[in-house]
Amino acid sequence: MQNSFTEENYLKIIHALSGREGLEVSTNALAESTSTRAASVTDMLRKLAEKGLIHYKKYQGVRLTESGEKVAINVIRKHRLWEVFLVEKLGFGWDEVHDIAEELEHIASDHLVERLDSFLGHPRFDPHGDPIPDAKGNLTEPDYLILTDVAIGEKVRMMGVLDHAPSFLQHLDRAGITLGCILEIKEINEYDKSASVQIGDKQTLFISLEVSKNLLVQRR
Amino acid sequence: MQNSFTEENYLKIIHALSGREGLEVSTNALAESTSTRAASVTDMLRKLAEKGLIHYKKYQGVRLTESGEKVAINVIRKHRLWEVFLVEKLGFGWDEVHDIAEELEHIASDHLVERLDSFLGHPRFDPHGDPIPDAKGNLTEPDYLILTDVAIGEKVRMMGVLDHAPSFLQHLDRAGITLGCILEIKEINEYDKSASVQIGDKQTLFISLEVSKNLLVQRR
DNA sequence: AAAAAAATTTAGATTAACCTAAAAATTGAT
DNA sequence: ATCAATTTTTAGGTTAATCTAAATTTTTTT
Repeated sequence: MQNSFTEENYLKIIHALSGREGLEVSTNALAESTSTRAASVTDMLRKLAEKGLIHYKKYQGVRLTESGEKVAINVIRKHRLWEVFLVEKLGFGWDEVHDIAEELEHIASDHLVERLDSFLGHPRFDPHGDPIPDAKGNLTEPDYLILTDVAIGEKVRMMGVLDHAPSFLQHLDRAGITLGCILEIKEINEYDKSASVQIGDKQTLFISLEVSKNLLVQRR
Repeated sequence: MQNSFTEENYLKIIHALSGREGLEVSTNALAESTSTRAASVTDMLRKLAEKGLIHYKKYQGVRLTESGEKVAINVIRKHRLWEVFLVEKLGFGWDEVHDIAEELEHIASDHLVERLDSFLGHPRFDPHGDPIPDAKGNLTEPDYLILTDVAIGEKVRMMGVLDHAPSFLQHLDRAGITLGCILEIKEINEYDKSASVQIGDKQTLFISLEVSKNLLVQRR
């Protein structure tokens, strides 16, 4: 039988919360992420466990099984491909596509996903720099640095974001920080821990610690 | 509040069954079209009536209100635009797109629909020849002829189909009958009421009455 | 290691969308 | 115009996904 929209969302969120190490995810963390109550999560976990999609023992937290992982990664693949479509083909901003992709990611047809992937030219990354799993379900997270870990004087390339909130992405737009642009840390300001950063070959701006913590970059 | 997936489907089906004249639709007809039982339909009709989407009096059948009509036409607009996308951009056959579009038609964003419409170049018709309502909700059904109403010797242009079943569409593919092609009725065969029809400037084939009844054409 | 705090599960309800069976209303045939 | 057939509605249930409140288990603190 098919997985429901709701089941797919739980699997996707368990995947996100368990990280690359596949750590156990707690009931409360899931309740928070799904905007439901812990009791509702427990119900759903029993159901997902019965379907063989998660490993679950009472009070012990939860991990995806191989089959659950497969489902989760397929949902992520669809989400990210649709985001590329919305930005590259329909001209949406990177701050506008998340909610729409949350709906599109549950469209079922495999045939559709593969044709969409070809149409988009087999993109490797979505508009936020997140990697797109391939058709076989391989998802390799590139190991980017967080901007706070970059030393003064270093030049790095902007590769992605940790926070996907529209307000954060719009803030980056206003600062002229886009995927692929070069950032050079000029100094760290003692007063508020903000960084003075030169963006491309344009002006140098103060970047708050809050923002730096959410920027993924790569040395070059 | 928002209309559910299910509510949208009821409205779409009521629209289809009530025809251009906006005739009353019966509970049984809806049960048939939604693959549910009459009792379930009654429940849903009460709900839709409470939301002001349909005119409903017990035992009297049902009609869309203006607001229900608006919702129905928007769903139809989305369905048909997505079908154009699937055929024109992703390379699906016209026989493959219906079920996928049944899912895509419920994606909510108005912004998305308008951008999709632009991206596709504001198409007027979907891949089956059905007209696409405009952004304001205007839907004008062209008055095509059915092939059975065409006289011997006449040349007509193929403009659409009444049956959208994949098997029917595949049959047309095998016969070389595509949207826009020219058909000339050579004769009506007494034995089985089939028509001998020349397709474009290619060969003449027997077209069964069953098929002719489902072909929409236009004199030229 | 016992008590307090926090997290999780169980118990019992609710809502949307469906169901079957029975009752009521409408339609149609004589 | 009445009675039978058909259609529709009502009554009472079910399932998926949620909820609150209470009970239980685990974790943390002292």
